[in-house]
Amino acid sequence: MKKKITLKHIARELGVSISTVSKALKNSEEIGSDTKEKVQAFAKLYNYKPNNIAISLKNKRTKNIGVIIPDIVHHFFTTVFRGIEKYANAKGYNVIVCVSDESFDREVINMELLANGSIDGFIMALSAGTQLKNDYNHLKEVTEQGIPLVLFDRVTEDIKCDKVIINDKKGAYNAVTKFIKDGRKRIALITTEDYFSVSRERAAGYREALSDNGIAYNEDLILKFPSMTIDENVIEDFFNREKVDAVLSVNEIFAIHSMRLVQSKGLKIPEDISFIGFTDGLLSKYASPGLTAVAQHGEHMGEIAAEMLIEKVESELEEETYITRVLEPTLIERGSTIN
Amino acid sequence: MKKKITLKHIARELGVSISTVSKALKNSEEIGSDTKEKVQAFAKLYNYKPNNIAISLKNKRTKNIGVIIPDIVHHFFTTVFRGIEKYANAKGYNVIVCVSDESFDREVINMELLANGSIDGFIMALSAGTQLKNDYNHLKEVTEQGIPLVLFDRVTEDIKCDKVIINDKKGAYNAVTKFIKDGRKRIALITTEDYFSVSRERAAGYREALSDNGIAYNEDLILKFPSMTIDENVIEDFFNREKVDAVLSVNEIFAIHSMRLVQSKGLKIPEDISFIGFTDGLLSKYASPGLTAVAQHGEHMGEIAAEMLIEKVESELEEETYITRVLEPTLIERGSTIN
DNA sequence: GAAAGCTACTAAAACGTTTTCGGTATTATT
DNA sequence: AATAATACCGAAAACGTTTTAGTAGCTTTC
Repeated sequence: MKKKITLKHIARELGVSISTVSKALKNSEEIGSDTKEKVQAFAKLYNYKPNNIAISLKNKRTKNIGVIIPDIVHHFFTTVFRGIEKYANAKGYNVIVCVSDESFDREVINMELLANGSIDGFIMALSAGTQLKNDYNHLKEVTEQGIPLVLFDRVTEDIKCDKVIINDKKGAYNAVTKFIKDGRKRIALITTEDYFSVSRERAAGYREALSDNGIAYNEDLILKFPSMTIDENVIEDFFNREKVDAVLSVNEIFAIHSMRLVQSKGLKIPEDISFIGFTDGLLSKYASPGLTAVAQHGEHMGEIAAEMLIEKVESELEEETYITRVLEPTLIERGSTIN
Repeated sequence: MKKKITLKHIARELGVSISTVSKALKNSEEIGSDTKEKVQAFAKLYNYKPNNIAISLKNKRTKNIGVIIPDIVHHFFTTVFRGIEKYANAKGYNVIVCVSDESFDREVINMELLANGSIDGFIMALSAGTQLKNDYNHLKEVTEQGIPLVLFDRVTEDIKCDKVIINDKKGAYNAVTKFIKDGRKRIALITTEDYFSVSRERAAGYREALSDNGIAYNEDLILKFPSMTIDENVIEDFFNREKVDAVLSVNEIFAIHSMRLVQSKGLKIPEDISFIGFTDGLLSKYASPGLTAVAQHGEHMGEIAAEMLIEKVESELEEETYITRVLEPTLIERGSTIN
């Protein structure tokens, strides 16, 4: 087993000082050309690579960024992550991922763990637990220490930091408007409880589109699930009870379940009932018929988040200006809607 | 902005030495109880947390593990990752993820970057590019430096290290056996080129099951795609050309595409043609009909990989014994097969 | 009353870098 | 020949810890 070689080894072996070796490897003008050659040749021969940890300690910069997301087995988050990773890697940064599993406690623990020198900045989406608890002290502590933070998708007004979100309200508005143009009257909304910032925004867009088109808001057409997991019976009851000709769902899973259910009841999609779902993921693409979807452009969102973070990390001056980038959603039309 | 406090700050503030502070915080017997109380109170007040980087440098242990996977927007890899992250986190380790994007070069670059002190060990699945090139020198270098390595799913015989895979051959064997029991005669295999270790194994299981049941192997029933992306026309040609009553696919995407195609040609699933796909992901679950799938138990695989790695990382002695854990696949029956 | 034994602390090295500040030859300038 | 300039190199500090090896001052012991 050949252990990693250090500057000290090279110095001892070549009979020079550590500083000489360090400078020689950086091609410093201070070092004579023959010494430089000798050192560089030796270093190449033994495949010397500087120790990242030592450099991090010296520079107080790790070149790591911490990403905390609620779930990794989730198409949208992985696309965001891909964007982050791609941009960060191109800039020479590594990405440490922690999964909060939608839990407040795990979010706090992971943040505190990483905040003690392991990373130069955070990119994160709030866990369900955190949004429910409405407690953001762990974020506040981190920002007060001067560690840059970028929130994406699931954000909060309570923390001053850079943010990147999509215009969820507009996404819902556009979807509902499309339904109405297609002549739909009884448009349902399948969503989660309101503590998710995104669900609130989408519900607002839904209401506004109805109102702008002179359709009365009808509480009976709103189906709320308390969490991400769904109860088949609740869906069935809902569709047995309410006559619905269009459905906007805040995620794919709810939409797909509903589509299968109404199909099993003999309804035709999109003739009898149309569907649009948020998050243009695999399921939307491969459902039959394909699910018209509000694309959230996760990868782009990730790139922007990484760009904003690295910008802050590398800027010397600590400005107190924070911006929120709002990305425009796109409606991807498929077979679940008319045309 | 309150900067992180260090031992030195505490020492200076309290008029004691750094070593005293360090020991006091560890409740060492060497330190008088009044001094300990004083130090601990001060540390708690200012929320002192030791700097991870400094500890890493001292201990030559980072408590980070590096995970390199070909793709992150991929259900199977994310389930494995979830298993890794869960186990590692419980053991106090963080996970640094790099995505090779199926490229040999990026796999090499990422490994070299992380190998210089950033991590205590690697968990990885080989990229397509690496398997195609059949060049594993980057892995060899890492293991020769004594950095533990665990390969999962996409492995190679050429590297001596711990591995965890599922019994792909058996998974295919079981699937084909089920087809045959259901009376299927013309069983197709949709796969990728042979340089993927998993594809080879699955093809072997396919052949063996046919042979064990007295069905001749027919090259015409094998459809090979050069990469993960598919060409609709090729699929269409294939099903126009060959009369097929069952299809085993090495992944979900190929299976779903094929199912939609044969459905559009008016065939009934599973009456006219049955489907089984590898990797029991979201698509299998939500396809209509549901796709019978060979479950690969990704999360469990990830946990085992992390367990094996951390075991090696924390063991003092450097044994040269490497084991390969082989997980048993499970057939998840859904509507795409009879019963 | 000197040796031994405690108690409670500190100095310093070590991990592997980078960088500042000097220092010593050697060469150039007057 | 004395001084200045230059080329080349090394010592040491610093990043924040942990740990070994002391050490000072006190009490105990016979």
